[in-house]
Amino acid sequence: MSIRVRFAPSPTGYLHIGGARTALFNWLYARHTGGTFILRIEDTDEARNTQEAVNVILDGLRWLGLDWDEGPTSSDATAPSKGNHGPYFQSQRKETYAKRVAELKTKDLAYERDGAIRFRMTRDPIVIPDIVVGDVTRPLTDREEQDPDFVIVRSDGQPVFHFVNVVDDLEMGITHVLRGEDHLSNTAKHIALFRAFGVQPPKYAHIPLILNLDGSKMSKRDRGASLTTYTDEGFLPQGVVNYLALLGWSPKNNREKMSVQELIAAFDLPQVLRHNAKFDMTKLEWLSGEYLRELTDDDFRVRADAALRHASLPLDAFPADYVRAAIDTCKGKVKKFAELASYAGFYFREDVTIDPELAAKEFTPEAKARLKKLRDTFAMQRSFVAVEWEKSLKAVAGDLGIKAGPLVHPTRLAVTGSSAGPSLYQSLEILGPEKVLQRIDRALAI
RNA sequence: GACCCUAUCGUCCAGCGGUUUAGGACACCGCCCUUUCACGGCGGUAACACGGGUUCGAAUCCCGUUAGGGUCGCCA
Repeated sequence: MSIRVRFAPSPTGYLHIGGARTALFNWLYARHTGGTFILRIEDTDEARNTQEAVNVILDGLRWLGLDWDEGPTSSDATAPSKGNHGPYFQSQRKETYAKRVAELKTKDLAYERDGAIRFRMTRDPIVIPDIVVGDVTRPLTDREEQDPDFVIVRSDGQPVFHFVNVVDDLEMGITHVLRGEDHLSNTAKHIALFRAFGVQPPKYAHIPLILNLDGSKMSKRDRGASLTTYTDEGFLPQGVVNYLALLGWSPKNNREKMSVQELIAAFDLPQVLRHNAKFDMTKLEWLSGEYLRELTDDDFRVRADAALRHASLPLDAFPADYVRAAIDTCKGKVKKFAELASYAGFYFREDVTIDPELAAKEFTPEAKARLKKLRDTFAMQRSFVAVEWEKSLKAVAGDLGIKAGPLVHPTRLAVTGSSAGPSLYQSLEILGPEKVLQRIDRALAI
């Protein structure tokens, strides 16, 4: 039997990183087994669901490269969808739920109380066979002991999550439910519901949660909790995918950097870990940076251009050649595109602002004297390609009897306003003599 | 509070009874390379939560304690 898995997010307005990881695991499992990956939108809470919110999910999955075999084709719940188990928006499946409620009522497994419809929950402990954790026995809790039956349709007529989730998994022929461990305890309810419908429940695999570095739950406000963090800051999707795959799953051979194809080939449920993982942004940045370094020159240019414009740098005020040459000096130097504005901004700004503390440290009277001498040598230069700038600087260093370093540092600070940046000589070539001399003069006047 | 899950370097993972002076990666610290940064190379600091068992032998199996997480809604 072919494997059918699903990602069933609720459109809350953002895609949680844990949700993205759940989607990834489902997707990898489907691709690994040749199964079907289904996207279902759980928009039962009509008040807070908007097309905007649905788009956040669709765009997020597309950015990650997680394509779905069945599901919506757009954020419009009424638009045609892909696959023959639709509709894939719960808001469009009301008749199905009504039919299933009636079925339970007929079997006397559901009844009305206080305007709501309740399910007759079994009083016996339920064993949840979980692929990741093993068999988990879930008895009723103290509270449930008082009143084990739970609401499946609210008094306002809206069916609740536990019910629609089970009905849809049943109707859509879901074979494996891979979801966050936060659903483990509730799975007893789901299993009871499946049995009430007279069918075998799907196989369950509850995957461990992603927590903050301090062990707390990652909530909307935490940096990195929303996928937009990564799209906005210019991470590379393959880096995010690679990192996410390694949280709660392991290829067991100490591999770190793996392509999507390698992940698909290696991914399987037995290697899913059982304990929660803490989210380490630093490692993600490293991994994403690895992929960024491998970008083709053209790909890098396009993305860098967009990132710099996004940071409001006036690229259009410069010749295309200039912009391109400036961007090229940054290749392989940054880990994410959001760093580019501060790294290469000096190419596109009229003035460089120099941190007073750095200036005080770097522009000592002695350094200024050297810088002045260098400035005068620069002024006599005839050619302004990188090697000529280098020759001049080294010649001055030679005259002064010092190494290039003590001359490079103040020059870089004067010209770029930063102590780190692209190759100095390249930068000087791109900036051109006019700006270089002007900026050195300004620094000398500090 | 009750129930459930989990527990190896700061973090992510390897380890699934002896081959382990516990391995890799990120981070951190040195050194080298180098015009800065980054990259790369070399080296280093750093962990089996605790207590009982089982066994000739335990990071690995069992029990307890502790800690963390989850669930107990007419939220999803």
